[in-house]
Amino acid sequence: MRNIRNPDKAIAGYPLTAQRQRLLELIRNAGGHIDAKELYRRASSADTSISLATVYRSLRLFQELGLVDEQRLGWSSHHYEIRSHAEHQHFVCHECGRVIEFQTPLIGKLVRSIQQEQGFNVTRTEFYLEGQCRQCCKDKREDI
Amino acid sequence: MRNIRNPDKAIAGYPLTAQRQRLLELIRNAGGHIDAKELYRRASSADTSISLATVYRSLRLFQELGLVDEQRLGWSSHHYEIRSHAEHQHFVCHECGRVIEFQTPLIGKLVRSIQQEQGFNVTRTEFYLEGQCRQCCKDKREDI
DNA sequence: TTAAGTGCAAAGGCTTTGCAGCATA
DNA sequence: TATGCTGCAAAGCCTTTGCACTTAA
Repeated sequence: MRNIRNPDKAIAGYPLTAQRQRLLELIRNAGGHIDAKELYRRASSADTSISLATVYRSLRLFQELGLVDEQRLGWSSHHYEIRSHAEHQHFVCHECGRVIEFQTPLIGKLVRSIQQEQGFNVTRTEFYLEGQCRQCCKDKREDI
Repeated sequence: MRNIRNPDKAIAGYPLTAQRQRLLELIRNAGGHIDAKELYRRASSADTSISLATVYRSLRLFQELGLVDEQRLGWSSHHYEIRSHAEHQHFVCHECGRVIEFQTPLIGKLVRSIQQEQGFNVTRTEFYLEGQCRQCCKDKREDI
């Protein structure tokens, strides 16, 4: 498929091509987080001609438009998710590999207090945890 | 220089070769944080034959022995620092590029409360901030 | 016609690995 | 002699870039 645009639709002035539309959908449907390779794999199953370059270029565009957030959760590759209104943090489980989102109001408080104490102007906060999730902790206890 | 060991010294049973000794020293002297490439550059100035592979292999060994911590501060390359007893966090300044360490007792509290609330077993915490440091904020105000 | 998106292939940056040689025990 | 560290080169992985083609305005 080559550069087919949908003239009725656009994202922030940029044409919503078939490729971009599908990629956005796939990220939405991914639920949690998806990396470029997996996104490419899923997109390829519907359109075998899509290129990895387009995936990366689209991801970058989506980020610039604020549609998608890039997460670096300590893996080799970046993960992407639809930007949500609600601030949330991530927990990566080493056992089952799941990425669990959770909220804590304390993190905002913490950053504000550091900002004040240290005199920083904070423009980006990176906070995530790794370990075993509730379910995996439970499974382990039951194994014994 | 090829594989010259110092029989008097060892780190946790592993021979402290001249290369490892120099690399450890360089990381110590780096003060804050250093990446593999810069470490290699500095090591090369004293020993032109040292290889980047040795740098990476040594860094991995140091990590396994708990001598060095790997930091992923959102850059493309990892940064390394001597492991310190005191827990601390990192702030990366976008203006001057400096990595500033700071402490806050709240982060431990925060993690403990999340652990309890969510039922996670947390084995690793990643928390760092980006923005403008105190000095750069000040310089900017004075520019006006 | 012009500007922009795409696929393809190549290149880029960071890191790891295979291999032969050498040092130590 | 056996183990393991080293340098070198090659490969690996993730990501970006150059180029020619194609589409829409």
